[in-house]
Amino acid sequence: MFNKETEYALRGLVYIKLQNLKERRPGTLEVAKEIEAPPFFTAKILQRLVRSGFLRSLKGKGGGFFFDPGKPDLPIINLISAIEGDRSFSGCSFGLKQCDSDNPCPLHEKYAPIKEALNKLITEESVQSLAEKVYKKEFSLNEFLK
Amino acid sequence: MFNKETEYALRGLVYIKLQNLKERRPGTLEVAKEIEAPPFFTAKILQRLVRSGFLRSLKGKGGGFFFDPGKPDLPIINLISAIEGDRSFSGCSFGLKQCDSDNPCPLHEKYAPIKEALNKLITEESVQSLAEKVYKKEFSLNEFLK
DNA sequence: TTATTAAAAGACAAAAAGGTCTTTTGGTAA
DNA sequence: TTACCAAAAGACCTTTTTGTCTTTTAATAA
Repeated sequence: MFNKETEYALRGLVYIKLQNLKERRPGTLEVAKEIEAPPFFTAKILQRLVRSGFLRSLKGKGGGFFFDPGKPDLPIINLISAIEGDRSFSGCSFGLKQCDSDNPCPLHEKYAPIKEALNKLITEESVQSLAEKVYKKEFSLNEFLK
Repeated sequence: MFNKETEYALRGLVYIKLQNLKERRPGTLEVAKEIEAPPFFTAKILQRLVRSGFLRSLKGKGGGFFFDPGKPDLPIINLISAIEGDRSFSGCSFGLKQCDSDNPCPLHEKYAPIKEALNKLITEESVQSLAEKVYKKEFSLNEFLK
């Protein structure tokens, strides 16, 4: 579905938001461990997210990552396109540059509604909405915790 | 959606089947040109498909690629898993190894039906069914032809 | 049986994705 | 103001994906 970087970013951000809800600011090692991602790679990804403005951080003792409380929710479609570019769910499954109802590839008819559902999903869900679900113990972030 | 190799394989096979319907056996250069894929890469991919048993070929004058008329249709799910492995649409969008209705990731509820639709699509459609659609001029294989 | 044609095989290489590690910078607290 | 802590920066590396090219093998037709 997503590439590794997007996947770690998504899990990482949801974990950070979840901890923020508990008044905590986790650091790279904690995040990496909890989302089961490579520590150095996780650090690099979180750095990029800070630079992109999706996330904030504090250095030094008691430092860590957190979301700016003043900012609106972050729909995961924005995260995905920041990391993977816009190509994600906009393209033709057959690889045609021009594929629409006027000039459809042979998969278009059946794939179009699926693509639409996918786009709806990633537009409606945000890092915050996902974190809320985990917070309410309805959903899980890793293999072990529920 | 798919990686490049799968994409070229899919377009290439549909093109070959389409030509077979017209009593023709295209070669690598023709296939590559028509599906707008890199010629050498296309050749290598077609070779692999022959070795996998999905396709047949003849060397020499009048040679080219063709489907064994005695063989059943090739569902594209088989093609995809032969090239990309089984991971394709079976996995969790969040990347959890264990993600199901008992232990769902926060995207599971909304993603599960989409995944199911995707699997239905690639199970029901075959190289042959797609070629038929193009043959009937209902659908297009490249940017130019209709 | 030779020339020609076209696929098969496999080495090679560029680019992208995924990942590691060291050094530097900027905070915090004693 | 020193010691320490944790993120920032960026060099470096590995693997996978994508792609190129040359040589060999097999089939056909004249």
